[in-house]
Amino acid sequence: MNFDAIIAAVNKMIPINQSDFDIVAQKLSVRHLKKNEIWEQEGKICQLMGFVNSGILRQYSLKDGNEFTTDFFMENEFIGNYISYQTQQPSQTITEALEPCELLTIPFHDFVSFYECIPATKKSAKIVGDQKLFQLYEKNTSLLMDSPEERYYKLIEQKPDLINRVPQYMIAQYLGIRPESLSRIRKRHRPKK
Amino acid sequence: MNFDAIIAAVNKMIPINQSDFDIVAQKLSVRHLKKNEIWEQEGKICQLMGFVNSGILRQYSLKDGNEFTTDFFMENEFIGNYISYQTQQPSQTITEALEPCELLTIPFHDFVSFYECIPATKKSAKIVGDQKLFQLYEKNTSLLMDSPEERYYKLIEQKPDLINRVPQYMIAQYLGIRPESLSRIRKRHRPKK
DNA sequence: CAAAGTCATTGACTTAAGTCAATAAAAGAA
DNA sequence: TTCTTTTATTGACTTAAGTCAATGACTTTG
Repeated sequence: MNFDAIIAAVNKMIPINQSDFDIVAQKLSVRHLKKNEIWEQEGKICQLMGFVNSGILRQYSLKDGNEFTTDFFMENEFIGNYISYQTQQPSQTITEALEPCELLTIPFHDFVSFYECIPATKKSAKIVGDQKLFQLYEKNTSLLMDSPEERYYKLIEQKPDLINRVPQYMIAQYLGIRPESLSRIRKRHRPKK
Repeated sequence: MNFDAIIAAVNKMIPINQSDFDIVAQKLSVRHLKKNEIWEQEGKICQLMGFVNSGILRQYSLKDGNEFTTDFFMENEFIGNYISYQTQQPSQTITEALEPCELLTIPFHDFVSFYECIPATKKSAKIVGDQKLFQLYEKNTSLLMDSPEERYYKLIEQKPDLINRVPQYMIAQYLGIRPESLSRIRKRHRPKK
């Protein structure tokens, strides 16, 4: 198992010493996903946290048979359905690999069990959670205040490579519009030949 | 100071004994707000948590001089800008009383200082935080998946009295539409005379 | 009480997203 | 490579929200 990326990601948040990391690492597993493979299914209680070593995933919900992408997870990001785990309620979302992925996973339960003896686990969980809260808050504000067009160009600024790695219709879902509308938004701003 | 409501609210989440509560209560202040009075101003770092004893407040942001209401807080709800406090960044939002309000307030800093010696403080903060996270997540999903009309009728179901206590144009802001559009949505579903 | 201000409704019109269908382009599989 | 599937674009049209302006209802307050 290659821990370089996750160690770097954790160290960006909080210094962690090798022996503490090794203890946690004993509970880590590797999971390889094929393209289009589903990692976590709707209707099940989510028990796993993950770290994306490579690849890209998305979370989406279904309504009347239509998909609504709510989030993307790329290399060096943490992934998990904390709400489902914390409430022990079935997940409303499906998490799917959009490319072949390598994840490091650990059961929430195991990770939480380190909170008291390895303070860095608890602190890093708090930092990641706060970041997610902040992102969610920002997205909410953007959905209220910005036009679809503004949301699209903000996304390009924030995650430029996302646009190139993910089908456009999923970006449209994420922005809350139809794929045809996103195509027309792009056309509007395309320099005329 | 009347602590009945806050004690009941805390006890719903987690049992708390009177002596622990009394210690925390020493740091509580009462704050009375007139209608339209601003509790927390945009651009300042938010240092206070609050509990609404009576009245109703809203949080809103400004963009190009237009208001966008992001949340309402009614009796027996906790209020505060955790993100601003945690990041020590200026608040992007304004919190304003929509009716005469009585708040119990406590500085985040003081409340956090009880985390180790009074575990109920930490646990209740976690529960409130998780509930807010869940609500934010739900609202986000609703903005993506539901029509303005559906969002309006969901809101009526979830907070029936909100509609009667708050100007309609603020409800429209909260739903992400113009007040004229909300008026027409209501008209569509009004039984014809 | 009258006057001023605020808020909701309505009408006429504009704008942009949604829908449906056809085609083109790109990606994957045999 | 060719065939198939998936995805993106475009056109024609519908629908609903946005905009602007006028009016009426309701509050507030001097």
